[in-house]
Amino acid sequence: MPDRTRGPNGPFPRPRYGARPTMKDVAARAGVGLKTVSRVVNGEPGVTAETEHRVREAITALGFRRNDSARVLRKGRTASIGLVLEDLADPFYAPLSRAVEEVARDHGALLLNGSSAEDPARERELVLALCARRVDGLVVVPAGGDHRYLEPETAAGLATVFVDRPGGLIAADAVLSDNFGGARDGVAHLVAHGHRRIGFLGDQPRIHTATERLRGYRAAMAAAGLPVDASWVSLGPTAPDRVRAETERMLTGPSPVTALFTGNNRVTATAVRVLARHPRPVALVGFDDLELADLLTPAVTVVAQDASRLGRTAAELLFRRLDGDAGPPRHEELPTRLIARGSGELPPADGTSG
Amino acid sequence: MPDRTRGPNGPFPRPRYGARPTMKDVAARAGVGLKTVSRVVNGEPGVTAETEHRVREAITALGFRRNDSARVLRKGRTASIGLVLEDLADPFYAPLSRAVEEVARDHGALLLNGSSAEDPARERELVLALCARRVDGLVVVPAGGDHRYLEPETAAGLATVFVDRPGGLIAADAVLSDNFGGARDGVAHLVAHGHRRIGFLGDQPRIHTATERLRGYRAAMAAAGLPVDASWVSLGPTAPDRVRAETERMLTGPSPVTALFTGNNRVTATAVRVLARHPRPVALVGFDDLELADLLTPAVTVVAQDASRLGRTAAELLFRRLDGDAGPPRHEELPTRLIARGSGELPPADGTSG
DNA sequence: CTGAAAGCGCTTACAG
DNA sequence: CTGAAAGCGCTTACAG
Repeated sequence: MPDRTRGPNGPFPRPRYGARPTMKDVAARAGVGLKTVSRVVNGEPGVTAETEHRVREAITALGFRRNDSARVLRKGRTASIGLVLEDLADPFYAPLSRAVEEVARDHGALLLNGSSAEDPARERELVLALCARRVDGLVVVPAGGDHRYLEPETAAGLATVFVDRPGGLIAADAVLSDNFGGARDGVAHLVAHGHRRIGFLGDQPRIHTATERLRGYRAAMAAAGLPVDASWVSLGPTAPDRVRAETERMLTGPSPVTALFTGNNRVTATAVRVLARHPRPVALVGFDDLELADLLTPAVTVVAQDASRLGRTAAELLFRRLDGDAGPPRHEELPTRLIARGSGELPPADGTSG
Repeated sequence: MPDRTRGPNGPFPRPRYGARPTMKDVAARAGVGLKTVSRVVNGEPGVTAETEHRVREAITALGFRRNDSARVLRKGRTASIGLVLEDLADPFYAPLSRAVEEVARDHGALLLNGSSAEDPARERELVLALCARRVDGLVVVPAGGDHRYLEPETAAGLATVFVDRPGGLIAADAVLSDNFGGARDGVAHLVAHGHRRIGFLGDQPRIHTATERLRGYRAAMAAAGLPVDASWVSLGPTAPDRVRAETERMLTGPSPVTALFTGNNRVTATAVRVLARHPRPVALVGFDDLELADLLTPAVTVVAQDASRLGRTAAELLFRRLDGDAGPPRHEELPTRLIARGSGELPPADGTSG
């Protein structure tokens, strides 16, 4: 490794490689006290123009940059928040992240984030690592169902807002979409177009949104006086293989469905692929919007969530908490929007309904 | 605000609301020295089972969790890296982020990230804020073209790897896609299918990838001995309005194109929408793959980058640097892949070519 | 207007 | 096996 102790300026008080100048170095070079440097760096009043000038020169010459981790230690607050979600790369969560980031930025905070990969142990590990860094607050899309492990943290002042799904066994803020109502309306839409045998393909049953949407499906079917055959409902991992197999099963069984309601963006994408190769048309309404959904044939009818608004709402609530709002836990619910594009308006293909 | 000084256990040494127990508190409660607590917390050897047990009990009783910001201050390294890119929510960058996160996790590091929104000032501000937090390293998709502001940081030991685009005016690592070659091959593909009048719709010319891809377009046209009319080339913001207007202009001008090469995923999505309403078929090859591109009619032929691999490669290089690799700046180039799906194989519609 | 001392919560380097 | 002292780089609380 090269020795950078001596720069082109000779053996000047330039810190060795890997070290950085501190306020103490700046103070020494400018011939002032440490506190005066601190005042200049933080724009505090009470420094003459002349002194300030000397300090600024020393700062530039040494390439000084305040070490915020030291500052954090002393001030208590880190001006950073954590975001834990299922998968940063998922097209639903990516805009949510971006929205949280924007709100954090507006509040002068930095964002630490990570993916739980739908693994409760990994969620916990990540959340606790963020707590150890003393983030001021946390926005969490929970993977697990038990968040009592957060209690010592919240008791110590950590603010937490759950988003997309509520926290488990803990009284905490949550910002959710109207999963029940959205699914109910989407299924009712299929019913209104003449379908009586409608399949539901959802995510794993331990995920709150999956069961809420299933509840919406059942409510719509019940409201229409339609029976639900057990073979029409399938919850489980959203891996394409499983979804493909289940879709094919529902389309070809003894009591084949004429329409599908898919429980999230990943499921919809796979189902669309299966339907594209299927001999007869099958109606489809999907939860979550997809990019280019409007350009498919038929265009895909969806129950859209506003991922960005979910993130923004959660982050804003978090910062209200950090600003001292100590009211009881709040649950906010955002509306979904049915966007009819074609696939949800196809009539039953086999004439057995209506 | 409720007074939690006294818990259900009475006036026990439970820290006041907002405060947290420290190793000192644990040591006092367990009746041992501070260093012994540190040993237990960090799994260092040299503590009897009996002592360790007492310490662990105190930790649990107090809800102690090590404060990593204090640890960081003392150890020098923060075990965190920063990622600055254009837009966390962009379907191209989201998987890149996720890949960086995975590598960070493998190395026990946390990820701080933020979006520059293609604004050089914002990029700089974000990068310097991350430096102030003393991230150990930085992965940056640069928005600006001058990164000399990073010199004091790198001199002090900060590792930086640029990804997707090279840094400007600084000798630094970079991991890029073969933008030139990918675009050249994509355009050559259109030429091979009989097109002579091919439009190029790209991002802003100050973005490295935009000019590299344009260079590839020109190379392919030149290699085929085809002239390039100035009206066939358009670089600028990827806002849908501009792209729509430019696409329509190229399709309807005095010398209309029979094929389009689009410079990135956002441009492609907008162009596909315009072409869907256009009276005659127009061939299209887009840089970057799109979700559901295979299901459109025609399916969209693309030059795909591996965003995830870009992120992984950059992050791995970063950690090699952090592990002491002090070799000269490295530039890695990843291949692109032409995926023929239909839109790029359409023949010229007006019969003026070939 | 300016600065010396103490302290944030840990780890390092020693000493028993 | 155990612990007291010093120090990481700042800010706080005072004192001049």
